[in-house]
Amino acid sequence: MLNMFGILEKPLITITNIIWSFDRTTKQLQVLLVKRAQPPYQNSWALPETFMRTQESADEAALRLIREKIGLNLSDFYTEQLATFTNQQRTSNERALSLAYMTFLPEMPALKAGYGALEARWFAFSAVQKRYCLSNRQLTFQTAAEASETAYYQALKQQQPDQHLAFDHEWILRLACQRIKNKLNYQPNILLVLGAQFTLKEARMIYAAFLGIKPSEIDNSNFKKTHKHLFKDIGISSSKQIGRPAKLYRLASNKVEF
Amino acid sequence: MLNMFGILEKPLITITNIIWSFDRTTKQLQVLLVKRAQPPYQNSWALPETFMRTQESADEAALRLIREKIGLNLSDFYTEQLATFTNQQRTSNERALSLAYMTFLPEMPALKAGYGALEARWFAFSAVQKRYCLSNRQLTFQTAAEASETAYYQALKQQQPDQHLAFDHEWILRLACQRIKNKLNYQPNILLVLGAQFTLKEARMIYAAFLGIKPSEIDNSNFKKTHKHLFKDIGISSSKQIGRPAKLYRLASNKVEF
DNA sequence: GCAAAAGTGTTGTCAGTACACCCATGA
DNA sequence: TCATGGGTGTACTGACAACACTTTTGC
Repeated sequence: MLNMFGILEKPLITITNIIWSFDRTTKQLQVLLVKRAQPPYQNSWALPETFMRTQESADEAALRLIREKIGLNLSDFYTEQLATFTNQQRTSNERALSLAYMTFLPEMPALKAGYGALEARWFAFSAVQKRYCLSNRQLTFQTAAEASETAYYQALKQQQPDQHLAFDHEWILRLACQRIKNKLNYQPNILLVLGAQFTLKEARMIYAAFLGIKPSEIDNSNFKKTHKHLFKDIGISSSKQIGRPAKLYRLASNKVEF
Repeated sequence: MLNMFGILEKPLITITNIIWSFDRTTKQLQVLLVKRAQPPYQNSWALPETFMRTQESADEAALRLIREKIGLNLSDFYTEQLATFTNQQRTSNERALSLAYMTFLPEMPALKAGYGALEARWFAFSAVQKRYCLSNRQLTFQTAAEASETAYYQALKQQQPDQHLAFDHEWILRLACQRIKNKLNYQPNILLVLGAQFTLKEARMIYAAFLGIKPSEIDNSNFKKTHKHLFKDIGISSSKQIGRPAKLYRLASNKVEF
């Protein structure tokens, strides 16, 4: 149909999902990365991706991706749209759009590399200077440093493939982190990685990671006062470690006012 | 390529652009709607759309749409991404994604219906109850009433085509209005429709439209104090009407902190 | 001079911060 | 009992809303 000048040749549609979880032993946020089995960017680490199918919406594809990549089959996860990336320079070969989503898992499951991946690993999330950092043993990746889209895609061409994530994934991650940080004080969906219940200390650890400060720099008293409208007290106290046991909270169903 | 089960059959990619402007005579915000010349939804009013071409990014396509639909050829407009709509039920026939953008024109140009449109008109924007309303003479459309996506798309099937905008455009508009409203107090890009310079009264008129109140309900003194960091005073005063001439302002280049 | 519209100033309230203090637990 | 960590309370500060007052224009 009207393909004379390639005008209506359809690009590939990729679903890119940034999957977050929380490691309760090391107390660190985690992001899922996979090592690509096929070109382009074969053997590079990347955000998990899949192609969209015609019978499903992008949200459904993002959920399917989780099932396929990490074999996890919980009833439903919280997934939200991040943005859509369409710059021509984002892929070096065939044109491909990326519809990017974020998923917050309530636990940190063991991973097995699914179709299209040689490996799948959790990478620990941390802030370094004004950027964010994903690391697993000797592997380390950072969110893009450039502030402007054109500058980033310009720099992307000269990049060393093995030092960086595939495609424009460092740019996508940058936007994801910004978005989460901006929403911390009114819709902290990132706390869903803490599962059904969490202590204020755990919440402060996540806030601190995005703010680039130490958890101890967030005053517990003030934090509770300024965020109590976002959390629901579920009375029960856990124990297990030294010190007074903390109360447990869950995210208040934060219906955003329309 | 791997088209066995229609799995990789590629959907159409539509760029939908919500184009805003401001009528300085009636002092009302305007949204551009077109009357569709071709099926589906032939003769229905709709947001202007185009198909994405492989040589361009979605942002470029959104700009091309403006040139083609309204023959306007300013150097560059401010365009921002709204969201991407992928629900299967959003189109009744062939599957199509919509990448939705918003453009804020610094003036309100005369319109001529471009390719694919029988007519193109500016519709005045106003708030009615908890919804928003677009009207031009006897024609009136409203943003979707449903709060949940599934509820909306369920209701969409039973809709009278001639009472409503085409496709899920009333849903898209709803999200657009919400987004603009939420950003009023930290990144009021909507004020770009006021052009290079504006008075505080004009700004208050736009705020009032989204807040569903009268401009007089916004205290000028307080408005100036709480928003002065967003505006830059450009000293000059205009006159032309009764009362003390107002100072002129422009949007401060609001770099968002990263 | 008067009305209209814009700008300035003043006060009270409320939310956020800094910080001191109290409580519950494990070793 | 002490150290550790969580919870509570108080005083200071700064932002915002309500509202009174002043300035500049057209008629």
